[in-house]
Amino acid sequence: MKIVINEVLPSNEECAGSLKNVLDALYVLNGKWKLALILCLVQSSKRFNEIQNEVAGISSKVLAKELKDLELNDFIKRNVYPTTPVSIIYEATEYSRTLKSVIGELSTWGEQHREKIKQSMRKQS
Amino acid sequence: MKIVINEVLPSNEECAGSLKNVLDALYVLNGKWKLALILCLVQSSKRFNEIQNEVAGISSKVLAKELKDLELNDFIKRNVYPTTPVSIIYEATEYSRTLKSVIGELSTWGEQHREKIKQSMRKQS
DNA sequence: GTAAGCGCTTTCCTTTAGGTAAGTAATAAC
DNA sequence: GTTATTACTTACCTAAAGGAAAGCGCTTAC
Repeated sequence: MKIVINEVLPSNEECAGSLKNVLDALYVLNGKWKLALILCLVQSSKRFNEIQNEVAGISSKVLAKELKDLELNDFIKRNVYPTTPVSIIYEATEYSRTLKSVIGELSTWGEQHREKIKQSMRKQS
Repeated sequence: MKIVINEVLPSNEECAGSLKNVLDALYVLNGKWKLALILCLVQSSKRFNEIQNEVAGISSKVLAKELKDLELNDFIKRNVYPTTPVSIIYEATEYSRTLKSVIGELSTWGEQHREKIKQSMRKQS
């Protein structure tokens, strides 16, 4: 027996289109930290150590690498101020602000998801 | 010289809150494939091989692993139909549909981002 | 002189993700 | 009996992510 579900594949291009978009977006935003770092800097410009304190759990090595990556992709800017000693302040670019809706939706969803997990833990106990 | 930026740390809880939300969301949605697979199945229920054909580049091993993971987290349901031979059809759950806005925003952004990359490639050549 | 802070870098290591290729049990078609 | 299909699993491997801890060049504070 053979079940044919999509003989003519309705709206397949549209489907493949958004699939590709999502894959492309995830390609630059991959990893555990990128979106969190962008959010952190969109809220206010910060120094290296301030970022590390705020984003709990990230190591200096990984932070340095991710900041370089984000700068290369035009999400943040590294400003060096000629104070003594120099102060280095990272700020979010205009382009990173185009991610605001993405981050907003992700934050809303993350909160709801945490609630859901808590409830399912209660049921099990 | 010392630069004091946030003496009293304004709205820091709110900031840390959404940061945590984003981190929590990324924790379940990590990896290259999860959101793409959810999108694929939200559009219509499919069989294993159909998914593998649609999501270009995923291997059967990784697909099997990701599907198990998504089922455990209640994003998809594995339906076994007693045809001969059995047909196994994966469908998106109601819960996975709560990700619709996230995926929508990500798709929109991904498309814009691809355009931006194209343009910056043109400038360089 | 000693200690501490800043913004990292370096080294070493473990974990995870992910890919390739082959295999398998069950069934059906030829 | 041979081949094909479905839905995987298994074994093996590489590359990348990520963590811990130490160090470093510079400067200021004590």
